[in-house]
Amino acid sequence: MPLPKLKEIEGSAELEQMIEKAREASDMLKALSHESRLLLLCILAEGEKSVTELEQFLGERQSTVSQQLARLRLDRLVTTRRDGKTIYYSLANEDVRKILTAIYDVFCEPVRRRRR
Amino acid sequence: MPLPKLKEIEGSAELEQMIEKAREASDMLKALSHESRLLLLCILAEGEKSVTELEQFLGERQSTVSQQLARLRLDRLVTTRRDGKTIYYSLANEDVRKILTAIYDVFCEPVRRRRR
DNA sequence: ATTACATATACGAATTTAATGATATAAACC
DNA sequence: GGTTTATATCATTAAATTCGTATATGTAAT
Repeated sequence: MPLPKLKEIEGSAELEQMIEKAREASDMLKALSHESRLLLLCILAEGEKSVTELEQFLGERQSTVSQQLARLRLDRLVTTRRDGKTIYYSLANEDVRKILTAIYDVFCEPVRRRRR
Repeated sequence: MPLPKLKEIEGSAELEQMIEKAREASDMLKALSHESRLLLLCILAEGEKSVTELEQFLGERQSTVSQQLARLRLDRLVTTRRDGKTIYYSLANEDVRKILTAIYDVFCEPVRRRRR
C-alpha cells in the first residue's frame, strides 16, 4: 500500500483499506500508549520474564500488572508460557519489536548519544 | 540509554530516567493511537495540507477534525502555517516521521508485498 | 485434602477521552 | 461596515479507560 495521493484516493477501495489499516494500527498503539504497559514491553524486549519479576520491576500491585498484561495479550503483543506455577511473558512477534525499536530510537537513543 | 538488565536497574537513577522516557513516549503514542488522528498524520506524511483538505479526506465534521488537529498540535506532532484564511498543517519533525514509517512498515507494507 | 503460591478475573468508582452543536475569531471581499 | 469563508474553541454528554478491592483459578507441597 503506497501512500496514495489525495486526488487518487477519495472514495476508492484503497481508502477503505487504508482506513482498515489505520484502525488495526491504532488498536495496537492504544495498547502501547500507557506508561506501564510500554515499560513492560521494554523489559520484555530484553527477554522473557515472569509476572512476579515484572511486578517487582514496576512496583505496582499484582492485579494491576496482571490486568495490563491481559490487555497486551488480548491485543496480541505478548505471548505466554507456563512452567509450574510461573507464567513467563515475552514479545509476541517481530512486528512488536519493530515498533518498540522505533520508539526506543526516538526517545531513548538521544540520551545515550548525548544529543538533544 | 541502553536497555539495562533487570538486576542492574532496580531503584537506580537509570530506572527513573527510563520511566520518564516511557511517560514521554506514551504521551506521544496516545496522540497517535486514534484512527482518525493516525490517518491525518499519514496524509500529512505526503506533504502539507489545509484543514479543509483534511476534513474532506476524513469525511468528518469540521469541529471534530479541528479538535483532533488541536490535540496533535498540543503534543507537538504537527506544525502550522497560515496563508490568508487558510491554515496548512504538516508533520512537526523527523521523529514523528520515524514512528509513522515504522507503523507503516508493519501495517501497510505487507499488503503491497502480497504477504500476510 | 488442605494450604500456599502465582496469576487471573469481576466489579465498581473515578477519571479521561471523543463527538456534537453552538459560538468565536480572523482574514478576505463587497 | 456587513457578509462570507476558514478555522478554532467551548460546553455538554456519551463512552472508554484505569485502578482498586475482592475473589477465583491452577499448580505444587505437605
